[in-house]
Amino acid sequence: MPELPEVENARQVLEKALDRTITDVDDSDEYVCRPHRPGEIAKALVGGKLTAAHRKGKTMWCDTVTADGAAGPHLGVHLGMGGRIRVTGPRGSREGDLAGGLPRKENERAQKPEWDRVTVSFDDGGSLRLFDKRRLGRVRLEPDLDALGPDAAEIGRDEFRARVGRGTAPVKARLLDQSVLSGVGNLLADETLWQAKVDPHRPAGEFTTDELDELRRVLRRATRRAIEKGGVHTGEVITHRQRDDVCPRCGAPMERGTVGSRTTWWCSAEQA
DNA sequence: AGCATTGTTTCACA
DNA sequence: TTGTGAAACAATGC
Repeated sequence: MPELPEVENARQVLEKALDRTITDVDDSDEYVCRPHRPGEIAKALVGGKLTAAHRKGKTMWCDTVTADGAAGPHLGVHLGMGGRIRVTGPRGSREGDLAGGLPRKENERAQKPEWDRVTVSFDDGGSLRLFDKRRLGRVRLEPDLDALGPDAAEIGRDEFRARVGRGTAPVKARLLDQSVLSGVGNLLADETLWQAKVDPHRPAGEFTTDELDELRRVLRRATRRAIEKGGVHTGEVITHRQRDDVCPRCGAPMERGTVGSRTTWWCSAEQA
């Protein structure tokens, strides 16, 4: 689930974990916490507090302070392919849950404790957890934000033109490149290109300035809507990504292929 | 059994 | 050196 909209919702959940004293951190999963050694993150955080939750693209991070009030390290959190943030309040009451916009039914079932990959415990009895079946999520100190392009929800017109509108790669691959702009994932890319009636295979460098401006407008609208509705899976075309389905707008068959190394669906008529 | 998966990193190649 | 594409990564679900 986690693309920019899900991550923004997760970031808001993360805010419920701010300003609470950290008593313990379980960072024993060496893959999720790479390149740190077990205990390293704990040592940096215990006694301190998280003080702010930020996001750029699909990466989140928290500012921290140490026990004596000095600035602490940044704590980076990435949800990977399927991670979610869970925050419980005092006595473990549910406070913030599973940003990601899955149906409630999905949230309620199958939450094995071993799928909590990292746990930050607070002195009030509550906790912050990275819940991730697939283990591709990541928690680390001092995440590298410079490798990320501007956030897809914030990028300005001129910057979008300059960064996206170049190269011979298919425009979809360009949108997915996190160093070009950050936050767009496979589903948001398909949704955006479908809404803009753009063929995902078209080389990004061939786009006119007007086309790039329109693409940016559609991307921002689709992103905003997805945040409001709770996730990219609420997109108009996403539910039509299956065999023998048709375009919900014109009725032509939906087509499937691989673009940018990812499974891609597009309308055979409007995006040809 | 085999294939696909809403992400990122790494590697091969032009 | 830069741009591009595909495999590897971990684990689950259909």
